[in-house]
Amino acid sequence: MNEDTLATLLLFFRALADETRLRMIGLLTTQERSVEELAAALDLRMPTISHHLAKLKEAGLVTMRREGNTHYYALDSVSLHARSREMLTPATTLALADDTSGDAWERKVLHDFFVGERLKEIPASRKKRAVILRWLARQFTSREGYTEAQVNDILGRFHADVATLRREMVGAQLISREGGIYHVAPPAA
Amino acid sequence: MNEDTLATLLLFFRALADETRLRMIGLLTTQERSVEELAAALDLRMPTISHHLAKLKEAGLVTMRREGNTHYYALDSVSLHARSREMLTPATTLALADDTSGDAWERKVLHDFFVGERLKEIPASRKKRAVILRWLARQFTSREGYTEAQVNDILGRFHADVATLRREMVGAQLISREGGIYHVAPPAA
DNA sequence: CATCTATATAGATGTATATCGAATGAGAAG
DNA sequence: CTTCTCATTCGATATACATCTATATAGATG
Repeated sequence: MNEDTLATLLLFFRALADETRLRMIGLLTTQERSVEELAAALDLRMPTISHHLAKLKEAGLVTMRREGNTHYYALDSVSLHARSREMLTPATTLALADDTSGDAWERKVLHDFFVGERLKEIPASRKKRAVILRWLARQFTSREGYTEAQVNDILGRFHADVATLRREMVGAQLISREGGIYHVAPPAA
Repeated sequence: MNEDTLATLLLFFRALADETRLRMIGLLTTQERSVEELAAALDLRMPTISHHLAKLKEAGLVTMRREGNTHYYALDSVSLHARSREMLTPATTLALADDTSGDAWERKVLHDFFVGERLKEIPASRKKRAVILRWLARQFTSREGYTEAQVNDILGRFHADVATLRREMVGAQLISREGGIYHVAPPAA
């Protein structure tokens, strides 16, 4: 779908997929540091540190402040926390696939009703509600079954009105209750 | 400090730092898929898909279910969401640096009082409280100054008792109020 | 302007890895 | 047992990139 989301995520994860850069983030967690300080702490040459800082900067993870010749780098912790929270929610990951997979409409429904990891609301339309309910059913992976408390716990991650969701899922025969234990129907593959 | 945290984060971010694997996650967001389906959707050979799935599995991002010869892969969304939330909080990133930087004690204090992105409590000890307050001061990067509401907003990300934090920071001369606007003291570099 | 200091850029090199075709494994079906 | 299907493992290749030395920029200082 959204080629832009993909590029942003790639930039973000690539910046973090390196041992040296993670160590740098560790050092920058407590305070800002100059290129020289980082080079000394990590036992690397300064050009190498510059190279890594450029990648972190490009990904929007650090900021720079000059003081004379010295460049002080600091974590952009607002961006860091906010983005790491939103990076892998359904709302985001849905945008990572093209529609060649044939389920374009379902993806759109899911995309429309998710805000981050949470459901905006339970769709009023029966067809759209079915899409959401099927997606929720896929979050129950155990063949062993779940107690009602466990069911509520999982559903609660996505919406406050767990009772409605649970009732609707039973009605749609996505889960069934027997002797106080809920079982998921085998995937319709 | 913790070599294990580093290895785990590296595994996680490396798994996500590839365009093809992000596209796979996009496809798996809606439903489980077989290796063949993924290969078709992404226009790649099956060995390539296997290779990528192995990496995602190693990082604990997907699970596998066999049905005859067919292997169905699904997102481990619990692990995905939980971990992406905790991955880059101060509590975690503090563990990424060795103590060669000379601020071992400060790091320990920060590590002790952070749970994820939140402060467990405001340290009673004056010295430890000073460490926390200095760290908080570094979250204010603008030279332009902040309104009281903005100060509360930033502090509120870390602890509920923003009034105490704000008062203590003024007392420690880390921020100062003039005409309703708060300014941060220049970093003690 | 000349010089010194802290970074950044360029170019070179070695290692890591994404991808493929070929070979191998492991259920299902005849 | 043989064959077929779906998947994984192996070996080869080509590209990406982390690191280095050498060179260039840019602010501070004489």
